[in-house]
Amino acid sequence: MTLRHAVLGLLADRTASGYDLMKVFDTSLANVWPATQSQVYGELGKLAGSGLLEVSAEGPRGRKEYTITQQGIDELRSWLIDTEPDRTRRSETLLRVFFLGVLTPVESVTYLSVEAARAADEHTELERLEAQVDWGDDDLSVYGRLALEYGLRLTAMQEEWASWARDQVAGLT
Amino acid sequence: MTLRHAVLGLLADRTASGYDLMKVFDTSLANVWPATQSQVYGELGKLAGSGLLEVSAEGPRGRKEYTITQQGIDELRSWLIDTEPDRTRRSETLLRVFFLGVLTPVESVTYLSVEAARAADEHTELERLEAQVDWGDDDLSVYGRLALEYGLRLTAMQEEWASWARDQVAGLT
DNA sequence: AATTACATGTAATGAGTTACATGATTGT
DNA sequence: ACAATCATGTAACTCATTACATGTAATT
Repeated sequence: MTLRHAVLGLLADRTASGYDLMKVFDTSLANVWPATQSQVYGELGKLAGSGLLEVSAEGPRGRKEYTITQQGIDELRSWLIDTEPDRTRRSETLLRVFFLGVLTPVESVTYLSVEAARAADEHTELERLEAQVDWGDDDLSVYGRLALEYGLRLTAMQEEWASWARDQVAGLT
Repeated sequence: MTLRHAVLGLLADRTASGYDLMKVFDTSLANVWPATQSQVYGELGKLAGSGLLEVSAEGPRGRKEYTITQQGIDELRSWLIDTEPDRTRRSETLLRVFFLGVLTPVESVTYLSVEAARAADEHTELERLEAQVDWGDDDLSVYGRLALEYGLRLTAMQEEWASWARDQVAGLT
């Protein structure tokens, strides 16, 4: 039930088409709540069908612009205030750490080195993004920056942890 | 395709039944790769059917003990060495941050305070776990500790970030 | 004229959750 | 006798991914 609220949240900020929303899912939300085109178009149809959105304009090439209704805003607020986020996490990267015993020490050290490098790369990429984006003072910019800061802290932590873990494993030999 | 390898990884350490594996999925792996009973039993059946596992003993109450085969070990090693982990992340907690603009500043501050407290609680819980568990020197203990350290660093980071973000939002008024 | 960007949709498959269904063994 | 634990399995449903299918409008 989260994609549903992601769509409502984006349309609470501004009216948009499925095509417009996909650009946001592929950029700002790519590391937070990825979604595919088929998911988004399907969800827009369902939300419009149940009155949380309405088609406020139709443009060239079959374009449909969706606007959130009062019912949609109520649903979004109630989701934010009355429900707890699902905090289930899956990390394939970390799962693999459990099984490093089946590899040789050299192979394990390589695995952790690659993870450290990947975290460092991602961190650099986020710094680049932060410098490059033209941050406005609209809601999505203000709160999007808080989310970006989370990404910066996360990738920094991951790099430090992976380097530490690599040294731990290297020390076992 | 990851649950499959989680099962193989656990059975590479020791022979076990589905029931035994569920205890691990509900404890050590609960925050890394959660799985339900119906998933695990299903996967064991498929893996035995394709020769990566075999039923090495049958016990009371229909208990079946599974042992990994050489083919299973090969598959596990090839997964670890030749394939990249899927790093797709979804965070409902962070998604909500994007939409805090629809709440009042007070409501947003509350949301971030709750997140900070939750991260602090989880951190404390992990510290308790670290002290309590009888860490052996088997592979799963050694590498499980590295994963636990990741959890400690993650929850510490989350608490700091949420407190920082709360202060940022409080400063907007 | 050709390419790129715009724009929406369906179908098949796989992964994960929840609920149901059933029963045997052990310990008190 | 009762309760707790052990033990496996199926069915229905939802969510997410990948691939397919189709066509229009704007730019170079």
